[in-house]
Amino acid sequence: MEQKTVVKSLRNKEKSKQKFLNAVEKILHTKGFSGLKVNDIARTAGLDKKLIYNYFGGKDELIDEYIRSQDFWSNVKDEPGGPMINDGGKTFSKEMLRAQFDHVFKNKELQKILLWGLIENRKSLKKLANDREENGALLFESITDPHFKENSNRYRAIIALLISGIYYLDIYATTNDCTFCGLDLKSTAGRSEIEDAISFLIDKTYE
Amino acid sequence: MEQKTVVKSLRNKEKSKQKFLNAVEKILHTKGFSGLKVNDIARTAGLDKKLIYNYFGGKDELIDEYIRSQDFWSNVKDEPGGPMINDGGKTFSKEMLRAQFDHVFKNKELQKILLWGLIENRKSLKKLANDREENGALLFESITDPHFKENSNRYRAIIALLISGIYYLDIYATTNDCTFCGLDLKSTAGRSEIEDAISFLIDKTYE
DNA sequence: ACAATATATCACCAATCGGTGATAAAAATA
DNA sequence: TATTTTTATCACCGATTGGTGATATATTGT
Repeated sequence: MEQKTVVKSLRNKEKSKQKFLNAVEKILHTKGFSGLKVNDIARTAGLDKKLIYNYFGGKDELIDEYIRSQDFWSNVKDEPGGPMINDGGKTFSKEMLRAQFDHVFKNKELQKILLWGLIENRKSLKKLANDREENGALLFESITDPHFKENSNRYRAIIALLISGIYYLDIYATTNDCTFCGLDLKSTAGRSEIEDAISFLIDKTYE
Repeated sequence: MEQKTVVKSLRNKEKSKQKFLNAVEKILHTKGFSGLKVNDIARTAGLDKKLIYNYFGGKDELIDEYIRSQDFWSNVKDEPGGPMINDGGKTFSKEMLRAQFDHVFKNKELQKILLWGLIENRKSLKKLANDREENGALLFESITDPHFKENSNRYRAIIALLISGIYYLDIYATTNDCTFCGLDLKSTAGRSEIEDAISFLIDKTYE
């Protein structure tokens, strides 16, 4: 009647820690970061809040560990996949921006994290921003800077505008249901309009 | 020894209401909207919190009235001023975007309000968004739509990307001190890089 | 001077916040 | 089986939250 090896003990520290991390994600998704209260997290995890202090040290450390546990950019990083075309990063940039526009729209937790980075100055959020920066630096320094030479900063500014525009529009579309510049950012029509504009602007930049 | 007409009574309802509205602004500026607690607002105003309920009906109504009392876009609206050049709105667009980039950067309360609109779905915040939409519709329908004709939606999408990018970058620059795409958005050099990029993209769009 | 009214304060409420010491219960070790 | 250690719960704390009824004080009208 008894299981042998697969049996997991009812009291398991690692499993409980994971429950707390899952609770953070769930609350972040449903209520946003302002809803991340110790009592709520514990209730959502189905465990006593004391364990948060025992296992993580406190609420802040738990949240930090959650953020660290998420590799929000991994899905975007290895998206291009295809062979690197020697066009100064034009194809790569377009595909990267399109992937971001899609990825951020679908990933509501990432939206909350991005928003969080605009409000608080949490250390673990800095790490995410640095990830993005370092990842971008790779693209800039190795591909686009050599291509645009003295205009390399111009290109960086354009990408900065497009990336941040993508962030804002995706978040805006999630929390608001009204239009932006007359475009419905939730409809496929509105979204492909944005995608076309991105593609258009990159094309023009490389002219 | 006594003043005659100019003397303001110590107890003045309108003056007290204004004190609360000022307190909301002050807290919004220093702590952001998460710091807008009734107790803090009353303490900042130097009055009893009961008056918030007597005069406004509650915290939410007070905040709504604050938002309504601010015409956040007035400074941007009548900025262009100059004679309307018949270039399909090219000059107008460039100047409008430049003005927004500058205005939002300087107006920290507006930044908090914009952020707020990405988090909550408050009715009074909708009004601000609608203001922006209606104001934009004026530009689109009367100037750029006739100019771009079948590509009018493309133009709207481009403006949407640039406007929202401007919002995001300005807010990002205020709360974070690290770079974005390698650009220091607080320095005049970094900011003029963005401005040049905006101007460049608009030019290319009108080609 | 007196009464009526508008303005503002005070004391208090229940609910919730983050946080902790004592203790129970399960699991591992002997 | 008995003991020790790990895991989890419980009861409680002080501080803060939003909100209100009773009361005091200032202003106005007679």
